[in-house]
Amino acid sequence: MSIYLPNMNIELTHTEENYLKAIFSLSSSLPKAVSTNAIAEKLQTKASSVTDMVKKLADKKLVDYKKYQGVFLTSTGEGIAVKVIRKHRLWEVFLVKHLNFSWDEVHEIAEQLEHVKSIKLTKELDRFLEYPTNDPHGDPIPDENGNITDRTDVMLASLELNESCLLIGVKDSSRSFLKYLDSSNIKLGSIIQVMAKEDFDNSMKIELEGKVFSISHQISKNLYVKKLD
Amino acid sequence: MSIYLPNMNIELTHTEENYLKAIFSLSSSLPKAVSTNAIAEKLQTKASSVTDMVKKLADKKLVDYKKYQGVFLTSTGEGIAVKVIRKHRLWEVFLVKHLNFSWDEVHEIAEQLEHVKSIKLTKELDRFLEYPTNDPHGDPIPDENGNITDRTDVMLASLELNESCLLIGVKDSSRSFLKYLDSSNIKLGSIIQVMAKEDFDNSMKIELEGKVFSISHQISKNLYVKKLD
DNA sequence: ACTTATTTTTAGACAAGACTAAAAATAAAC
DNA sequence: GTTTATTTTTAGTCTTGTCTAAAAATAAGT
Repeated sequence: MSIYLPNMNIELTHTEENYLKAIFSLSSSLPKAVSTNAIAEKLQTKASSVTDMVKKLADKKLVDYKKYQGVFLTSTGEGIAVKVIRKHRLWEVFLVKHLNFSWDEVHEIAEQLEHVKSIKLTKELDRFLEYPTNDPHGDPIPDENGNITDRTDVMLASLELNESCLLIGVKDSSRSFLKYLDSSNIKLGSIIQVMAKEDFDNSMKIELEGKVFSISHQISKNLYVKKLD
Repeated sequence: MSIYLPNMNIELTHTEENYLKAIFSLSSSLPKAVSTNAIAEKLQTKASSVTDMVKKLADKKLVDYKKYQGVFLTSTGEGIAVKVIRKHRLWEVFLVKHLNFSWDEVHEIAEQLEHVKSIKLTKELDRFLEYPTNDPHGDPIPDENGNITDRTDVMLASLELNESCLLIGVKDSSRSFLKYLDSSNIKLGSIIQVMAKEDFDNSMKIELEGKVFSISHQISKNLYVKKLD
C-alpha cells in the first residue's frame, strides 16, 4: 500500500548529524574514503570515538565502512548531510539579514539551529528569506531536493596581473579570517583588481575602492572570485 | 574586579532546562513544593528519573529539595526557567507571524528552538518581532529581566448572562483544543457575548460574529477573556 | 624485506539520563 | 492506632557518546 522510503522516519541525534556533515565536507574536498583521523580532527574528538560512531552509522546504512579502509557516505547519508547543511546556511542568512548578526558571528548559532526538526520550518524559512542561493560567506545553499550548484569559482590567488574580479565567497569561514576581512573593508560584492604579484611570498597588491594595499597568499587563496570582462 | 554572577556561566542540558520549566509551571499553579510524581507526569517520565535529576539540580543550587518533601525553584533556577519560557514564546510568535504556522503547530518546534543558546539571538529576535507581549495563545512573554505580567484575566465560564468580552488567551494549548476553536471560528480578538447559561451541565450559548451556538463548560473554562463595558 | 612509525581498532571504563523492581517513608482508612 | 495504600527513594541495569590504554593493521624508511 505505502511505498517504503528508506530515508524517511529516520530520527538522528545531533551527534550523528554532525558526523554525517563532517564526512560530507571531508569527502567533497578529496574524492576518496575519509579517514578516521580526519573525522576525529574535524570534530575535535578521538579516533576511537569515531570508530564507534562510524560503526553505528554503518548499521543504519548511512555510511559504507570497511575496517582500516575509511568511510564514505551512502546516498541516504549524503541526503541527510545535505539537508542539515541546507538548514545551517538558511539560518545563517536569517541571522545576518534580519537579526543584525555579522558574518563572523553566525556559525555557532547555526550549528544549533541546523538540528531543529521540521520540514515545514525549513520550507517556510526558505520562502521567508526569498529563496537565497548563497549564505553570508558565499557558500551555496542546497535546494529542497538536495542539489548543490557546485562551485566553478576561482581563487583570487590564481588571477594574473591587472585582472579584475568580483568577490563572491570565502573558503575559510573562521572568525579571525572574517574579522580580518572586515578590518580591510573586503566584503562579498567587492570589486578587486590585481596591481602586483610578488614571486617570493606570493603576496599581491590589490586595488579596492580606490585604495591599494597588500595581502598575503594565505588571504588570496581563501577568496572565491568571479573574473570581470 | 568583576562581579560574581551566579547565573552566568551555567551551561545546562536541554533536559535540565525542561525540568526547570516543568517545575516552574507546576509551582505557579499551586504555590507549594512540587511533587516528584507531578513532574514525572508533566515530563512523561518515571518518578525515579525525576528523583535523580532533582538531586542533580539541587547540587547546582537550581532547586531546593528535601527527601520526600517535594521541590521548589531557587531564584537562580526560576530565572533560568523564565528565560527558556521567554525564548519559547518569542519563537512561537516568529513562527506564526512570519512563517505561516498556525497556533496549533508551533509548540513542538518552539520546544526545540527554546534551547538554542545565544543572548544576542533572543534580544534581536525580540526586536525583530517588535517586542511582543504575548504569544499566539495569549500567554505573556517575560521581559529581558524575567518579569512576567501575571494574568489578572478571567475565564469565559465565569461571565454572567448578557455580558460581553474579548477573547485574549487560551489556558489549554493542546492541538485538539486549538483545532476545535479554529473549526468554531473562535480566535484571539473575538468578541463574545453570553446568551444563555445552562445550570445542569454549565454549558453556555454564546454569540460570535452574529452566530449563536453552544459551548461546553470544558471549553468556556479554558478561555481567558477581558470583560467589555 | 624487515624494522619503525603511524593509523585504526578493540577492550574496558565513565557520565548523563533513563528504566525496572524493590525498599522506605508518608498519607489514608478504618 | 494499626493496617493498607500511595508516593518517593534506592539499587542495579541500559544506552549514547565519550575517553584511555593496549593491540592489530597499514604505511614508511632504509
